[in-house]
Amino acid sequence: MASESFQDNKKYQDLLATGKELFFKHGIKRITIEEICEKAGVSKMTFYKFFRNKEDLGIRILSQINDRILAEQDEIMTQNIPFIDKTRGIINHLIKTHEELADIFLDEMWGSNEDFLIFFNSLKKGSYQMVSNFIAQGQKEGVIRKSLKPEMILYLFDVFQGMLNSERMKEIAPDPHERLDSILNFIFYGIIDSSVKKVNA
Amino acid sequence: MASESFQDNKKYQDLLATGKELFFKHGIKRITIEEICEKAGVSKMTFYKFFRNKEDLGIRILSQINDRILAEQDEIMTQNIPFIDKTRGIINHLIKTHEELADIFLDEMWGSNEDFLIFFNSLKKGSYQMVSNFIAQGQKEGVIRKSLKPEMILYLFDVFQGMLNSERMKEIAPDPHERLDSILNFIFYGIIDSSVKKVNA
DNA sequence: TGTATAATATACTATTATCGTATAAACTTA
DNA sequence: TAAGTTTATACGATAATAGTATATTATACA
Repeated sequence: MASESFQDNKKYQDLLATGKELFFKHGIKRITIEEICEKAGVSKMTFYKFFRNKEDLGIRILSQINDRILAEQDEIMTQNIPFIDKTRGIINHLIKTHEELADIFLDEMWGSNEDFLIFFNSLKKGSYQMVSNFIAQGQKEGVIRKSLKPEMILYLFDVFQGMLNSERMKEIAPDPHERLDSILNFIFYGIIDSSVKKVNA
Repeated sequence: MASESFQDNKKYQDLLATGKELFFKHGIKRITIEEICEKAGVSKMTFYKFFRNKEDLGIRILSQINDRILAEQDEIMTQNIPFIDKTRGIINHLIKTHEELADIFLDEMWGSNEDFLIFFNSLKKGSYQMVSNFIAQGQKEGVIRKSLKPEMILYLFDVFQGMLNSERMKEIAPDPHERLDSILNFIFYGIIDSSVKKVNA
């Protein structure tokens, strides 16, 4: 009756871990399914029992990472500390976690496969919800500008996501980490109400 | 009349540099010729003007590296310093230079392609000559055991080369660098006449 | 132990990727 | 302009990979 209970299957997890390792190292397109199976010590048939194809595995890997990151962010956001400290915590966490996503993994997914695009859109919704709550709380506490409309957030997300790997942005900052950092720093530090600094200073 | 004068051709060097970069990162088998051409900004036809195929490029890259390493080693060996210091210099240099050769680059060449095997044998001869001279000089200076016969050297080289990526050795030291280091350290420190230490101490 | 279930190795076809070459257009350079 | 290069494009041949079917082996369980 319990239909999807292979989450805790060892071979499933082995394939997930091996796939993650290889994808992060070389990017999805360079890795073959047989290579993953061989390294994970799992037969190809078992692979297809768990995953539809290579992209499916990629999405599950991303999904797992996303879940973990969201949980960690949630933990930071629900701490009982001043909002400005929470913001710093969030920024640090975002930078740290995104460094984890190897450049090539990001680059090679972007734009190549349609499934990934669809998946990223769903991830975006989750992030939107989270940041939306974060902004609302910040506005309530008077740390974030009240004039920033919630509807603006999704649009900002789209814009920044487009910025991240645009040719123009790549010229400005060839290093993907630098790109991400500068955008994240802008998003968070750029929207902080300067009157807070006065209060603190 | 000067038949092979493309050594200083810019596109030739670009292909060499790009090939080196990509091969070191992902290994030869993961990289396509078109990928190299695209990244180097050179057309495929031009590639085939310079190189017979991917393996040919690989060999030229290795050859270039080998030449540089041999030259550097020769420079160390011809310095006017005590032989024991020279030995340390050689060891440091060997370790440093071999770290440069990415694990995967070594791994994926080994055993896969026949051309590489032939090429490695020719490299071995060069190394043999160099180390042979080194040993002879060391014996003359009384730093290296005189009982070590020159004929032994080539055999040792073969044995250690076989050791390097053997399954047994991989179990002992999964990290290729560690394998190389331990073998190199053994070769050099293991053959040093202990009486020298007494003299210095 | 015998039976049911699951995993694997193997073989196989269809599809896709890559190689290496041919050709004409575009670009250099004298 | 003219001659030699480089490139873009297309192409067939070949090799790699995906995904599936089947028979065999291993595992669990009663």
